[in-house]
Amino acid sequence: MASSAASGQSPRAREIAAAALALLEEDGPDGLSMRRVAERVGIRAPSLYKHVPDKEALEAAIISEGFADLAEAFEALAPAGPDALAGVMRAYRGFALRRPHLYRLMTGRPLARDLLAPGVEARAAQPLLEATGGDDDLARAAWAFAHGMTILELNGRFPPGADLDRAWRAGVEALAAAGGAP
Amino acid sequence: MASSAASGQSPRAREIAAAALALLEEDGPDGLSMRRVAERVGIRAPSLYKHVPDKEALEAAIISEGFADLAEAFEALAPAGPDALAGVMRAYRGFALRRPHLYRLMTGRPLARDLLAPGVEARAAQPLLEATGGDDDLARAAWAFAHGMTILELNGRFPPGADLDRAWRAGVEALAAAGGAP
DNA sequence: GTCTATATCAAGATAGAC
DNA sequence: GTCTATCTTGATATAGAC
Repeated sequence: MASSAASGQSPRAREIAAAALALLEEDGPDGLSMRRVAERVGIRAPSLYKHVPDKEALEAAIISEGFADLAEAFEALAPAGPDALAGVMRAYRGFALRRPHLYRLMTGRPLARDLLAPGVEARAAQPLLEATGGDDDLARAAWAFAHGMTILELNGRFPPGADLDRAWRAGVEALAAAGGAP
Repeated sequence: MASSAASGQSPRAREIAAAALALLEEDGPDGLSMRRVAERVGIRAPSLYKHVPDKEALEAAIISEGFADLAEAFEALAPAGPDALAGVMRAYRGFALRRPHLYRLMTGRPLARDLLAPGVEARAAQPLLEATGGDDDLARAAWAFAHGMTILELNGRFPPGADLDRAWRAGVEALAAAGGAP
């Protein structure tokens, strides 16, 4: 868990963002209310507004942290090679399954890019772009595949007996083949 | 819009489900409250519970209708050929973009399969399975890709300048190549 | 089968005192 | 920077009379 996305804030504001992230990950989006964040910090809800403009800004801080952590997960991988795409995809799935509520917050609605820590989205996107040899369209297709697999799994939408490891493999192989033979 | 999924219900219940679907498509999920459904039908909210067990059952009726409509969209396509997968994917995207709120309701959480009209899920899934030559894993990968592209677009998550038509093409070509040369 | 009245709950945010 | 008090809003669902 990096704290690199938390700069430019007062200590109290950082404390509030950390409490909000912890609450989200423990109890899901319904647990992330201003009242409960305040309770965790040890103050009353209205006092939060002296440190954070509103809930949207608080969520943006959490999302920035999520992007930084995802980027770290990617950057911990072996350097690019023929299996780079498979590695990025595996790391992506692992991140989402480990931190499902954070992942949903990061992908479930339009990004408030003006509220994010600068550069954090691009940094997280870079490894996938490299794994497709710089092909924007293929990188987006691969992202869509990874997100689709992930969110359908999180949403409990695959039929009971489905073998998701095999479906992942089928998709990754198809996309990797497309990248390898342009 | 088929009404094939609405059998086994009283006329009043069918009227309620139709009002609920219309409200959802016009105003989104927040518009779909028991109060507003009742208002549209011309009765008070508590009276709904004489016809429908609860909101979940009402949503299941809407979802059944959605599956039937999606199946119809698929079945209107040209019969299977080398471009079958591309056709199914195009129809899928079209359905979701035409009826975004319905699509979200159908994919955004676990299916209450016991409340659905029987057979409706399998019927909608069949054309994609055929387009992958009966390969379950590839069909699931293709569904994940299509859902990922679709929901990321609906969620406004692609960067502003992204050319989504090209990303769709890249993904469909990769998956079709994997299916054609097993 | 419809109604009124009500239970129960919780949310985000502001005003203004200290 | 924190507090109390409060505004405003809205949801699903049940009880019981008619």
